[in-house]
Amino acid sequence: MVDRLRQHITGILGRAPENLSLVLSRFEPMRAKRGDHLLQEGDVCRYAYFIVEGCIQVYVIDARGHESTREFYVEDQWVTDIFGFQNQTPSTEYIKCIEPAGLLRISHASFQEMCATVPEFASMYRQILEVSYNNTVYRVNTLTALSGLDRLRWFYDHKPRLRNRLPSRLIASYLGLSPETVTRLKAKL
Amino acid sequence: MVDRLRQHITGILGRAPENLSLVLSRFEPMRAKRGDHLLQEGDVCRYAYFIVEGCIQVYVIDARGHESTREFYVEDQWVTDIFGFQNQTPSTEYIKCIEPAGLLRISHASFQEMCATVPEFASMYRQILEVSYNNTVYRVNTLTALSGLDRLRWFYDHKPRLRNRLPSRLIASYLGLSPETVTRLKAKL
DNA sequence: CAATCCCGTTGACAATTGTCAAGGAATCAA
DNA sequence: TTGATTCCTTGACAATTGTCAACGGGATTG
Repeated sequence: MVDRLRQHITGILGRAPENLSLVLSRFEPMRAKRGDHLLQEGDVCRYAYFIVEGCIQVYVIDARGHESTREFYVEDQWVTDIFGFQNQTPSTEYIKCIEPAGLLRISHASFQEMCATVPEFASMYRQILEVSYNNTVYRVNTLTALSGLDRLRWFYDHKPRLRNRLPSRLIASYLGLSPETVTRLKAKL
Repeated sequence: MVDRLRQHITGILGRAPENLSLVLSRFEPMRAKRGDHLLQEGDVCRYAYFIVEGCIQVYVIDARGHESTREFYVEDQWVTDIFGFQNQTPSTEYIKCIEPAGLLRISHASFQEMCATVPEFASMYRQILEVSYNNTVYRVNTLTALSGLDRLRWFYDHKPRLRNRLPSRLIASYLGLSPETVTRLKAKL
């Protein structure tokens, strides 16, 4: 699994950093089953996860007990509760595997150490932060500016792989719609 | 105006960095009138702005020509199109003054230079990025998980200052509701 | 001061979306 | 295979929200 992370890091930085093997040594491989939680609301996020294989859902539970999905993450992406991870404070979100997953996880202490001692690692982290922030900004704008139908169109156009990979129910929870509404909107396309 | 930025930086870092005066020298004071745009869709964002005084709206325009507000920023906050600023790519958003404003702006080149040569500046930027990302994540979750009424409650509870500072029309555009709907929801509180 | 404009409000109505219930297809385990 | 479960779909109905139009107050301008 570490090979995939090596290629990921090299790809982002454009070259392999000197201390790459040191960085890689701080990651611990793990497997998770479908339905396993990596984090629950109220818990402190101890790890950041690099996804080698599988699909991860980040969501909250609303007042009526329904899941509301903030984001899905797949191969070659990172997932964690960034703010809670950095500040070691309780999370407001759940992180769950919706497919069997192969992951590489790094602890808070190791992450801090790598940021402080390997400049390329800090640089990579910054880039990932910027891209993640940008994606989330974009998501806010689609949620407030687009109708349900246009949000579904947007999802199909911009996330074709997830479309085939996710059950309709989860797509609905990502778009802020009920499963029934998504069924009906699909008929209009 | 620079004094306010000095205190802001010192406050975030817990102490004044050695090169503080160098950092401050890279900021250029400016004033903007109500209605002035700092950035328009399609333009490349040349500056990051620190707000000394005033209120800034970041928004997009939807298919029907309506403004849809992503965020408001006020005194002691930073505003820019982060991704476009860092990558010097065209923006999808508008940035507009909704009050007369006093600003300190830093160019892309100076920002890069400060990040590279003043570690405290890079650290501060990272912290701001993390907090901004976290706020935006929170915003996605309120938009998808809460009803219109609960979003209005949330806004009143969490943004009491903005409540008194913003016209109702702009609050509506922030919550993803029509002005009429906000009027009616207000009557329920 | 009067005229104008912007904004918030209200009403009537339409469109969108959610909820509840039921049925059927697909999946999974025994 | 059988039974159980989950998920998608559909229908009926209710709730929410948007649109359009009109009214009136408050601010601004001439």
